[in-house]
Amino acid sequence: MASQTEENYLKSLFNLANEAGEVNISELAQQMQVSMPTVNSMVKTLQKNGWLIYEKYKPVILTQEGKKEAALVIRKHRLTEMFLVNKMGFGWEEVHEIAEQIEHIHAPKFFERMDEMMGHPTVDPHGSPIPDKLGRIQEVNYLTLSQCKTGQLVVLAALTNSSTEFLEFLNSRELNLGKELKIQSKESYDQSMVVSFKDHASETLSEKVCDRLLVRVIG
Amino acid sequence: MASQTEENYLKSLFNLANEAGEVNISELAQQMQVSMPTVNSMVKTLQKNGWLIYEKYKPVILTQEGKKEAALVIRKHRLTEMFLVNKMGFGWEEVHEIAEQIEHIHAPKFFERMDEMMGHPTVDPHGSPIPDKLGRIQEVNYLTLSQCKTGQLVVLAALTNSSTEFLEFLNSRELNLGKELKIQSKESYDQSMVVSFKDHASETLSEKVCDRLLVRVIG
DNA sequence: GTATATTGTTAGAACTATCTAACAAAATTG
DNA sequence: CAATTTTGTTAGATAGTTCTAACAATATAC
Ligand SMILES: [Mn+2]
Ligand SMILES: [Mn+2]
Ligand SMILES: [Mn+2]
Ligand SMILES: [Mn+2]
Repeated sequence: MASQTEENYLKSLFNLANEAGEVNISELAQQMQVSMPTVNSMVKTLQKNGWLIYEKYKPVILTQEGKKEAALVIRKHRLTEMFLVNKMGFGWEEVHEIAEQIEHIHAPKFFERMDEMMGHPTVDPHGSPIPDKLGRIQEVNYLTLSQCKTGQLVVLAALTNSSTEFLEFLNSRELNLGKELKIQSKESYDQSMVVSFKDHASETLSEKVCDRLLVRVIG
Repeated sequence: MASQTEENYLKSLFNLANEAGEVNISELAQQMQVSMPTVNSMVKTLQKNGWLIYEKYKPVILTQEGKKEAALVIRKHRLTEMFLVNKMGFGWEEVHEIAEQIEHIHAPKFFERMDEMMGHPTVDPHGSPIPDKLGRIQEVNYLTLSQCKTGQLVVLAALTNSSTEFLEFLNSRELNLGKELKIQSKESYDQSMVVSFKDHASETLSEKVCDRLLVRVIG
């Protein structure tokens, strides 16, 4: 059984993996907020325990076991976030830190019960997919708002960043998942966009914001 | 902030303390399922961190800080157990192990929200009192069923032991908290008692069981 | 293609939480 | 009260997770 620390490394590895499944030591060190020697010694441990493949001076790659373990921790994290929002009345900006801890609880029934109570949700409060019990993730490919064109009608479906500050920014504009946005115009100088939606006749969103909003085009 | 390990020691210390607040190293070692040298070194750490008073060859005593910290962990444990039973549909025999982990979550809002959702319960699913936010415990003094007399009508209010096996035994007899029991007779040879209650005209309970049932006399 | 910058590794140390073996103090017992 | 048992301590070790300093390999830039 992976320790709490190992579980956190596995999650980071899973999220940082490129198309080839590779992760560099330096990236991992930055993500985990530890030094490179710490990562170096931890990847040796993770390899010893069968979670990844490590060869000196090469990027590391999660094994199938490692990927599954990571996905199952991510499942617990996202189920927890959804439970906190849907069943306990927390805001989507409050749940990540709590889920970061609860994801390490070893009690399958606890998470199965959450899942049942919510009717088996497929995404978390930030629109990220919840892996199934076997660790499989249903990939969905949304567009960023930046990629959309003037005149299109889109639904806000997910986020590429879920920092508290960004979520609070979205709260302040009443931008939540499921909201339908009409793209009024796009400023070619700075790539900012003007959108309209319920009770917001014209809201200007910077490029930075548009890059972080994932949408489905519906018209 | 106390580590997870320290929190578990504090809880044990709190529960083992005698009238004078003292706990022996050997008791603590047994309770924590570790060796005496381990306890010896841990009490030095706990002392260093201000949670208890330790002098060589003397029993240890929690400081006020230590007592409060312990009570607050116990609060989280018992709120969690109550939440699991009342809001998530778990049986009272399933919740202790899960609560043993969740009690270490550092997220005051999470437990406050549980507390609110349940309307500020004062006891856990096994009838043990839930300390308040300041770590104060409202002491209630029940009688054990053994101490009661033939003919008395009592309400099952709490347990002196909440092991899974005992809880499953109680489940098998439909003995749950709040149940009214009429004491039909007591066998002076083995101190067993015959009681009657809803759908159970005459159920015989051994001395061991009677010692573990805490009741309020209502008639 | 050499110099420089970046990335990765090793060595050595610290701190937490645990163990066993050996010894010492305190309590119990006859 | 002396012998024995129980309780508690010390010493020394291990495993996990982290650090800094020093060095080595690889990648980038000129
Ligand atoms: Mn999250
Ligand atoms: Mn975590
Ligand atoms: Mn419990
Ligand atoms: Mn615990």
